Amino acid sequence: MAEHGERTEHTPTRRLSRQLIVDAALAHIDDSGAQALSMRSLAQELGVEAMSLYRYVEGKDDLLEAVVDRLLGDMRSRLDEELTEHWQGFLQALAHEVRRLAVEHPRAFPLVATRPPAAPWLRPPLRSIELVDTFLQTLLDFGFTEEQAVRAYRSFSSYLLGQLLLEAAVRGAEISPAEPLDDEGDGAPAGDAAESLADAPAVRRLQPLLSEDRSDQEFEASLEAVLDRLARELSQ
Amino acid sequence: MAEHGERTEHTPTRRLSRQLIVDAALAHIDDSGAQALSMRSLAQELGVEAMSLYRYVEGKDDLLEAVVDRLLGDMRSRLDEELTEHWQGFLQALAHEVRRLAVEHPRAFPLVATRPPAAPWLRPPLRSIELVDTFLQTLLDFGFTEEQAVRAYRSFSSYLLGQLLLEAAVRGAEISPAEPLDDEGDGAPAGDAAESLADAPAVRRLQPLLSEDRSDQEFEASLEAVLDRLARELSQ
DNA sequence: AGCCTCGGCTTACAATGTAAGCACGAGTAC
DNA sequence: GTACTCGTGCTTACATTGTAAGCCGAGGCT
Repeated sequence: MAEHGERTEHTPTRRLSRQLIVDAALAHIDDSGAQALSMRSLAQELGVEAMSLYRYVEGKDDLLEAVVDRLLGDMRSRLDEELTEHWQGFLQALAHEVRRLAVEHPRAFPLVATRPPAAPWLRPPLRSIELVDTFLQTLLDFGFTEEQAVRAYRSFSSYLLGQLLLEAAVRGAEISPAEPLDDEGDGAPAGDAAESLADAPAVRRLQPLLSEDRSDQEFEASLEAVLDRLARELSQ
Repeated sequence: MAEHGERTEHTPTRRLSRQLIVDAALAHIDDSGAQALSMRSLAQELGVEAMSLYRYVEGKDDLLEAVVDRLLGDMRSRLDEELTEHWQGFLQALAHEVRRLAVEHPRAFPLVATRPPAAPWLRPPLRSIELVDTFLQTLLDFGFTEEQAVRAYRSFSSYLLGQLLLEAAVRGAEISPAEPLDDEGDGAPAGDAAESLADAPAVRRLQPLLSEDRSDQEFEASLEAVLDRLARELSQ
């Protein structure tokens, strides 16, 4: 052995476990991005060698899958607590739960959104079978026909996906690269893509508007639009 | 005339060029997925050594960026030809152009959709500055206020992103893994996630409905909904 | 000629995922 | 007690990746 006994980690838990690994992976992703997650770095963070993780995890894919399952897992339990008397309330609660997830874990959310789902009809970000089952069953209980419930599932999924993936991307990017600093002294505006901004007068003029963060209003407004549309389909 | 590119790697230009590399990369992604693209495999496909690519490409990131630029590039030129007399026509043309892209390149589209954009206000899948400029300028020309144009840009982006990312994922998954075959003899239904399907009666019952492919109708219906919403915002 | 530049090649290295098998400590049976 | 097993983490090893550094030959200039 080359080196001995230097415990950088306080070994918070002597014993390894799948739970522990998945939690550490999520934490790592949260503050370094999914790209930066390697089996070795994760293992080091747990005070352990890389290969030890393979006792609890099939491989990296399995680990990432476990991370997204973990995120969606405690979300469904939270959903059960919120009881409403109309389907709009249910969908609103669901939307806000998923959004909370995206906002709290902007670096991890792309995984939830873009990992190939287990079945082709499992559409991100509602990726777990139980969650989809709850979704469909709830709408059926509220009087949706089967076709209507499935259509609602599709509309709702793509609404959530588009809205939240974009929002997570923005929030994730705000944290990531620590802005290498721009020492450009010329008149080019800040940001990054100053290249062909000269040929894009509309963009340049509207840049302040474009840069505003209206995520909240946008999310609520779109949600309302989706719900309205569903309601219209229901009565028609 | 969309494709029908006759690319025989051996015969044509012995000379390398960025164009050639990017095209080959796109082709490779189209039929093997972005995951399977490595500098070495791409170089081999071009009859060349891996390091030779670096004369024309900064690195893998640059290459991928070039691929998405190439996809969006000829799209804007196509857009210029389609002239309409109302903004709905423009947005419909744009939507269908982007969708064609997603359908023709389902494995490449996730790149367009999820790569971190050059500027935070550049929302996928409308990632190029010129394209966004065209978008905004066109709406302004049609009488949108600046706020309305920007709001439309946001709604439209997230609509396209959600809808097309899901559609591309489905179409991409249909081709990918060549279905390893399941020799499970028990009564569990096919697909893959037969695990907890027993606890999901609604999903099981609706599985045929869920598995139907209604991408076309879904896309058109959602598009109409978005346009209606924009029209309502306009007049209000 | 000599020389220079350019385009592709060779070599090399560090980081990654992971297969195979080792080491050691705690039960448990005798 | 000893021996045997087994779970758990470690060591080693290898193939694959992106890419930095430098080589080398061919064609065009002066």
